[in-house]
Amino acid sequence: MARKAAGRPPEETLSLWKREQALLKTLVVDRDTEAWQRDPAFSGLQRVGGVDVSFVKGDSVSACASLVVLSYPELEVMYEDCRMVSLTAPYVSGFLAFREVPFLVDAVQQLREKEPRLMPQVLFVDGNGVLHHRASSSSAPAGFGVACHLGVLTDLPCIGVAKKLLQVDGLENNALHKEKIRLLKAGGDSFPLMGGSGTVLGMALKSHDHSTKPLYVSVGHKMSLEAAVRLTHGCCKFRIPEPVRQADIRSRDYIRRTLGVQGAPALQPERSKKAQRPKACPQGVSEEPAVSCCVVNCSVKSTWQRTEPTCQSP
DNA sequence: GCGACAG
DNA sequence: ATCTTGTCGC
Repeated sequence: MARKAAGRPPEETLSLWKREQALLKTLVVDRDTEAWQRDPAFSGLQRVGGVDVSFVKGDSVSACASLVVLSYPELEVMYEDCRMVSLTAPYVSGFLAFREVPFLVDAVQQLREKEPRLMPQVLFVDGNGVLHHRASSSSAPAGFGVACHLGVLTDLPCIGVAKKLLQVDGLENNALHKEKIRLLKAGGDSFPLMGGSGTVLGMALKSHDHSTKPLYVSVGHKMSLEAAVRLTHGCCKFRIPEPVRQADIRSRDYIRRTLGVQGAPALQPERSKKAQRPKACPQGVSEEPAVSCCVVNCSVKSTWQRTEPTCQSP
């Protein structure tokens, strides 16, 4: 059952991935493109989405990809899609998108076909946007993280939200940085993250009054940094923006339910869960083995996926 | 050998 | 990412 971790990809693959990032980076739009983004109260914004991928514990291949859509400003779940997937690419810092994004694009595509009226107007992504490694061969001022990648491939406005600072382009989680964090007073307070080139790559945001660790917000696609930070704050009931938090909770829950049948003994006392309310959504179950393989939506198919047919479990 | 390291 | 229950506090 538990499949072993994939090793580090060969340099050739990393080269292709870098080229792909450089190519798609030219398509990123880092300003507001929708009317609601410029409205002080985000009038016109009704649906915010969140995506996440959770893993089966002793297994680096089996995971659950989830997409949720919440109403705004109520932040109540109106759509949930969880699906077990088999990840083929390993996690390599700087190339997170190549591991997770194909399945997230897939989820968005499913929604587009089956419930287009529920399509979110913006997507919160677990990870960075332009706050990312800069391709050394490119003169572009910013990088291309998973939030940009998903934004370009889906053409949806995206916001990158990372829980830790990615130390790139001169950014360091050093004493000075920690002091700036300490000076953030109330929820909504933030300070810019300036890269070595003088470009603001993102913002450290205190997401609510009693949060110690900030969020690292950066532009993914089709939105300004200012609007991204403001909306992120507006979607935080807790430290993590509700769309991403719900996607995380539900994908982990889905894994527990899926594995609970044969994995855990019959002993399963009721735990005091409070955040489990609405659940009237398609979960893509009933008929399929709930496992999709080798879905690639990139213009460049990775060498990794072609040379490592991991689509079959013994 | 040491430090870095989104998820 | 994942390993983990109860407990202290508002």
